[in-house]
Amino acid sequence: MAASKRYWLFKTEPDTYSVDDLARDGATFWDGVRNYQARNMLRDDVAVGDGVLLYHSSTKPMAVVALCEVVEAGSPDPTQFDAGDPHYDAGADPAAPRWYGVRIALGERLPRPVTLAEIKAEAVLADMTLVQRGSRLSIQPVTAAEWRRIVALGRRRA
DNA sequence: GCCAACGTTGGC
DNA sequence: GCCAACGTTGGC
Repeated sequence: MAASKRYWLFKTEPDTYSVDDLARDGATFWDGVRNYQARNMLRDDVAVGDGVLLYHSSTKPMAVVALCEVVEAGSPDPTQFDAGDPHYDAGADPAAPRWYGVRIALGERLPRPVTLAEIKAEAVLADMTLVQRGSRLSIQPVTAAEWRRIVALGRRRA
């Protein structure tokens, strides 16, 4: 029996990779994550069919901008072995890769981006990792209820 | 641009 | 194994 669908939030700085880039690409391998906690989720927990909230950080406005879907589960991130890549890791061993990524496809852009300020104002969303003090994780689990609320907010008429 | 919070590194 | 120093993240 298949595990039930799970939900995630992926952070990205739009200057580096934005929803526009994803719209252009259709799907992309989510590489460059260099944090062990996030790595573990990408390698072990994120599964095909899971939902991903795409979040733009360090920009104005900071917001969840799109819904995505995982189309390929965790596999070694090739950039760790590429000396020319900014995410190159000299200590990574091809026989035992250190960093992983997944492939995601754009599902839908939210008609109305759900801003960080809006998320903070929602009691239902108060437990999201995103709004915890000092939280810097770029890959975060999201509950089904949180997902539903974000989707509802993002589709609501202005 | 600032700086608090965090994760990692390295000396001991 | 501790912990200070450092580099990075990311909201403000």
